[in-house]
Amino acid sequence: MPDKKVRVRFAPSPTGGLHLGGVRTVLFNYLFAKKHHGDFVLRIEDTDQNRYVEGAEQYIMDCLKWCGLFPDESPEAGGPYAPYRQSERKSIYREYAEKLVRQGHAYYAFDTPEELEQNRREIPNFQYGLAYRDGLRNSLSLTQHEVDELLDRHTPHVIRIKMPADERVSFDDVIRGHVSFETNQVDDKVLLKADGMPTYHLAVVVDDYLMKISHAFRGEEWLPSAPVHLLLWEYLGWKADMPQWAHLPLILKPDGHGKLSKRDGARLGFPVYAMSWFDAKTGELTPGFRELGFLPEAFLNLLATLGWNDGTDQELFTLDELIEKFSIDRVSKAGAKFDFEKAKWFNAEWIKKSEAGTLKSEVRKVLEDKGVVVTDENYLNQVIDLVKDRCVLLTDFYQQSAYFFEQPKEYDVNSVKPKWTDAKAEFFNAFIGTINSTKVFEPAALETDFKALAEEKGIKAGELMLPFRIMLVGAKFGPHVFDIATLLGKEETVKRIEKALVAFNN
RNA sequence: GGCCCGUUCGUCUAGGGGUUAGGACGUUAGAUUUUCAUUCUAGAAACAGGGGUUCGAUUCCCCUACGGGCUACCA
Repeated sequence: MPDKKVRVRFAPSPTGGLHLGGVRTVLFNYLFAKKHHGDFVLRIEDTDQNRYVEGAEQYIMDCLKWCGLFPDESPEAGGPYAPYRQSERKSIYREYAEKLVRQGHAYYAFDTPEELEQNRREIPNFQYGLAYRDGLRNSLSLTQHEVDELLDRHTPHVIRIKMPADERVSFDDVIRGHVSFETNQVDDKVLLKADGMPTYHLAVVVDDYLMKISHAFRGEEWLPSAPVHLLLWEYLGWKADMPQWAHLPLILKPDGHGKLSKRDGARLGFPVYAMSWFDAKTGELTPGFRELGFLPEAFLNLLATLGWNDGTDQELFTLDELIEKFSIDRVSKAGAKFDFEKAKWFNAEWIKKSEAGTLKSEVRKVLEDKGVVVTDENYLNQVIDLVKDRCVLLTDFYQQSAYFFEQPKEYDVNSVKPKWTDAKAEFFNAFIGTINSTKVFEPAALETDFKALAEEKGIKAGELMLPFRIMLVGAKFGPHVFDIATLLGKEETVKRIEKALVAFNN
């Protein structure tokens, strides 16, 4: 069997925010493509005009950019199989649907949505298929003359696949192995809608064929309709070119049950979308991982390990490592509950291992969004190095480093005042003198001077550390005090001591 | 209801006919840090149940239970 060039696609509908599971599907497609030196295409499945949302397509592409997952072919980038928007390919699909009708593998159906709804209501387990199609209004039950007349009058109609009787459709899924279905149990899915647009079922087969897709990875929710797709590949005469299928396990709610949804994020307090999504219709803004302070590397890393591992204990992977180590058949079969705690751990790890330089622009944005002005790049780098080990989210950099850029607005006086004495005030007055007269202003020397002076004044150094910290930071957190003081500089340190002294002595 | 898929610590998972069933998150305890976080050490914590097959099943097979998905002119 000749090795086909690897070509995979991510085919989202532009209907709203891009879900975690969607990004994981992109990622697995992307990793597989890059690993096998293949192509990764982005195809927009905008065949449902009712659900189409303005701006959603651009948003999806922005999400991919943020993640660093660039498609080789897309509506934006173009490519040899353009157009990559199904709405722009509308004219292509009808031909194939009609061909199926001529071959007897599909038929026209004239039933109105209301009629079908009524059937579903009144007949238990109703499905448009073997058991009921003869009693419905379609080109199988009507005479040729009746059908022609209906068609001539432009009666709204759809084209449905005619599922064969008593057959078994089976295939080998890369992730779950052998899967099989009884055709009698599958209904006659609509292929072409009354508005002339294809449904997903037709479009995915036609486009995957035309775009020479070699491997089709999608969520497990598609498994039940796989027999329809398989039959279509066969009926259209393309079976030899059919991609290999892999149905990915779903990402589940952390508590309770079911697929993870946007609502769960709001309810449980974590993001579900890659980036914030603003719904113009409802005016609702749904926060995303990016806005919450996740690094794209961490986001990808946590998604990759949700349902996949390389067989070792390694959990932290760069994108390049993932490309190198990824293997679709090591993806697990079972759905995975999303754990936000672990997600945060991944982000903390990535912040810790990232260089200040690569964090800089994001941190600057976080600070500036809060009104903190950053002027000195080098200073910012040093601040980041000093505090990044205590940040879980990028947004934590505000709380952890704002005091390096502006004096504390208030002090945690409750931690100081009860034990504050005139002697301590005197110590700090004297310490200002020490600082001013010191030549080398660096942590170790400063600490030595601090302790020497404390001893001289007969105060335990430990009693003075906390007040000193609160003078500089305003609260009980942060790196070593002497590191903070050193980075703040002589002048600023003195200023802060003086200012705090006023507050403490009051 | 029908069809399909799944089931190892609370969660993500490794493993695989004979193992002290391993790791990670979280959690508990301790050490370090004269703050907080980091870091380090230790601990608790799992093979859904029942039948087979086998000298031996958590691992293979069947059934049950449970969970999930689908059941639209949505994707």
